[in-house]
Amino acid sequence: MLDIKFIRENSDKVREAIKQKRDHADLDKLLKLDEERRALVQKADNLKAERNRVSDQIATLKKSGQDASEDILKMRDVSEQIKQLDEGLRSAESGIHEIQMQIPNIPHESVPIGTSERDNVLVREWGKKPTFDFEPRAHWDLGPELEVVDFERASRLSGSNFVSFSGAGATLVRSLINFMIDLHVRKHGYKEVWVPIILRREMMEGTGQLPKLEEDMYRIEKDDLFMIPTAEVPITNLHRDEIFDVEKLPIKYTGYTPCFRREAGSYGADTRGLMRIHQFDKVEMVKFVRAETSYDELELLVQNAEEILQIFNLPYRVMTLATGDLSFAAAKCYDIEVYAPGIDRWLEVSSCSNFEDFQARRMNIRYRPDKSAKPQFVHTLNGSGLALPRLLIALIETYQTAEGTIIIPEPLRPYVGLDVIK
RNA sequence: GGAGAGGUGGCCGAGUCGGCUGAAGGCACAGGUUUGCUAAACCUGCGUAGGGGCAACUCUACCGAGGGUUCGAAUCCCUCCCUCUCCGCCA
Repeated sequence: MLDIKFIRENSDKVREAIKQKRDHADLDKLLKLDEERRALVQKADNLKAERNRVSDQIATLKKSGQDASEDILKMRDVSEQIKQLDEGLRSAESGIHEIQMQIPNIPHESVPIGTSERDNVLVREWGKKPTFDFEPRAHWDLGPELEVVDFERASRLSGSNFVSFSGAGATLVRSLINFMIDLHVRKHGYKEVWVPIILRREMMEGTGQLPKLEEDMYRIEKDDLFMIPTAEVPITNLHRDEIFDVEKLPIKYTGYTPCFRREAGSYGADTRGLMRIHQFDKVEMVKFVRAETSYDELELLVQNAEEILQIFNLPYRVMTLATGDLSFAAAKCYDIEVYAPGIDRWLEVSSCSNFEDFQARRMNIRYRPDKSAKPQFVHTLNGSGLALPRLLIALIETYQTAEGTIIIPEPLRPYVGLDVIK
């Protein structure tokens, strides 16, 4: 959420951001309601001041045993007027809030302008694409053949685009989760958290998934609860309504959760195999930082995610998302795409975003820059570190052999307890 | 699921029969005085948001959230949320 004052004073910037993000929040209506609101506030406040004054008089009169019925009668009328003004105020305010919640964050000045993912800019590429002396195969053939990935049975349980892992496949999933969390905790200094994965609507609004993405989420209607699409939501909302001492920052969390996405409307492209499934595992990193440091922290965050791919020696590239591809709440975002040789594709395994104070304002998470300073909003960041299914694709397809077996990368072997899946 | 208790400022905590309580008191914090240093003591200040004024300042709202009663609500009524205790049920 953007500050209403900022919106008022920078309406051209906001208008531009809405356009760049290909959004359509009704800024003009917001500005009009805001003006209306301020006029109403003034009228109501004046009447309230009068009411307070006279009410005190009434109290004094009554205490001294005098008659106050004339004033009471007068105030009855004033109160009625106040009630009506307050009603108008309420409706203006709820209109403002509704639109305000729909206005996207403003892209950082370093973000490339563009309308779609084709305008994303390559930041760096790491590693070399592997070469094979045989035709590398797709994970959706290798996995089922080795009986470690099972699409058919999972679909029977839950429908298409659900998956089941078995044997070494299941072990590999569990091992990757542990491996990544251990790395972030032991080497990168994150604190591990374990959080609920079914949350109230408010939390989804806090991080900005709602109101835009309701169609993309699984919802438990009876309780009006949502299954999380990413651990970003519970972890960032952990500190709702809190004020941090500045020495506590930056706060860095990492956690594993399953994630649930309906992927409504995405049928057709890129849904085969493990590329886009409704339930998947992800290790997430979340940071709460001081405003001045958030862009440095973003760079560190991306590096922390990249390191996993480096350890597994998987080639990848880092992209800066263009304005049109940037998510609603983000000011800047890097995507990390790992190379999958079997299907010859770059696959997004991580999005690392700086939300500046956009989410913090919605969740009311602040810090005191100085002991005696006023609280101000923290900046929040998050990034996948990493999402499992596409990492698995890359591992399976990169480490496959001519015999159709899969070699376990050295660093994972202590976790998996195997050298090769055959 | 049933019964009860409670939710007040950064934290703890008091608020009588509704009326100088935006909220006593304490802690923490900031500035100052005293002091050989430290400690202690003392004084002053210290919530958030929104209006108006160049400014000193002033007005309004906020005591879990939202409604209601009333001239007037932290205090009374209703709904919801949360926390705690006991009982029931159950991994």
